[in-house]
Amino acid sequence: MRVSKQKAAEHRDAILLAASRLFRARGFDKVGVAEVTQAAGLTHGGFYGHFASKEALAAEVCDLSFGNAVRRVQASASLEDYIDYYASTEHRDREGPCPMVALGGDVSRLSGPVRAHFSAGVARYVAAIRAHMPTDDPLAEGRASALVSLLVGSMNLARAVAATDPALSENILAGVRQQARALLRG
Amino acid sequence: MRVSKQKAAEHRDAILLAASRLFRARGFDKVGVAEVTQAAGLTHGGFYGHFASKEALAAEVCDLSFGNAVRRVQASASLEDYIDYYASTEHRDREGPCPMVALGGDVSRLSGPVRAHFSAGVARYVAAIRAHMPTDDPLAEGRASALVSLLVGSMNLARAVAATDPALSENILAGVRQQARALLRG
DNA sequence: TGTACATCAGTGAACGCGCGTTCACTGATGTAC
DNA sequence: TGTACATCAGTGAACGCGCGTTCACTGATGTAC
Repeated sequence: MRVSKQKAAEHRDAILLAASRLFRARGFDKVGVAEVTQAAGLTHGGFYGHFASKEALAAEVCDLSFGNAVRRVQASASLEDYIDYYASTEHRDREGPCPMVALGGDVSRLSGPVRAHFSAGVARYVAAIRAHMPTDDPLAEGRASALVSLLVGSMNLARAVAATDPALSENILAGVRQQARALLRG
Repeated sequence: MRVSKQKAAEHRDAILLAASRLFRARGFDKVGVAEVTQAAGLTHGGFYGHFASKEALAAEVCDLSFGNAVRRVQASASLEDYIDYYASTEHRDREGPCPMVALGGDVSRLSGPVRAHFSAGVARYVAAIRAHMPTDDPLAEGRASALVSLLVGSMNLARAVAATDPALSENILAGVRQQARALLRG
């Protein structure tokens, strides 16, 4: 059943969007092509008309979700605001968190192209954080990447322990909100 | 071919050790039971005489590798020393890094028991870091968990981008070494 | 101490399942006249 | 504008592969006498 070019483009977008949500929720390996296409309202056979492989899809998911993450950084009034948004229980309990938390572990085991897209995303993200800092601070570069490390690491740990040790999970987030501010004041 | 009780216990240890190395190097999902037992010099059929399931093995791997990580923290002369050891390119390029970096992403998608062992490991690790801090600092708790988040997050990112953006990877580690010290001085 | 036998650690083939990918086919779309 | 046909987006069955787990079997161990 052939479909209009516009419909086909919409289907491609739907697959990409579903993949972004599912990959970030459950990880690249735990979500199959069939599940992604089904979530987009299609069957799996047509997938390869839109993407060369599952990895090619993963690479585009990196671009898409880092784009969203960077936009959110840019839209924040201040880094303090962003820290409060990021290191919150709401963000922790969201199904599809930021790509660095959701995909960071998987990505170092994926092929070169996916890693390249992921790396580019991290660079853009760190730069967006950096843009919120005073331009005359010689340590701003280090502060920016350290802040990103701090946020990503805390979210990783807070999520890993949330189900079995909620108190520890809260402490981790609270510690980060406090120390992230200290890191900014330097 | 039955084997003496002592030999059997040695085989169990060998499987656990091989699993700890392989799981941390390539992730829980990417290493099969057959590969683990083969690395221990056995065949896969006998595995279930030693462990109830692959997940049960993962739980024991958590205990083992967190035990090693905690011992390393305790053996450090100071937190500064430990930071330099941890946020180094040598540690980044090691095949099997610390369990929080290697397994943190996988663990939040595994079953309850594994997560429980992982959580307990994180708690022990944070406590070991905390033990290096002055007892009269009311912020020490938050500092300790933030330092752990910072170390883990930076290693995650540094590893993910190392292959395709080595300069960014170095910057991340350098930023962390610098800011981790600032976090200690508070 | 020596012998006969039950136990059981380890082997390797097999099962069942899910996954990424391929492919012959269908039928609506878009185009050439 | 209308018609005939080539194109091609999407379908669903199938393939090949790897994995976790099971199981009948083997033969050395450990024990009862």
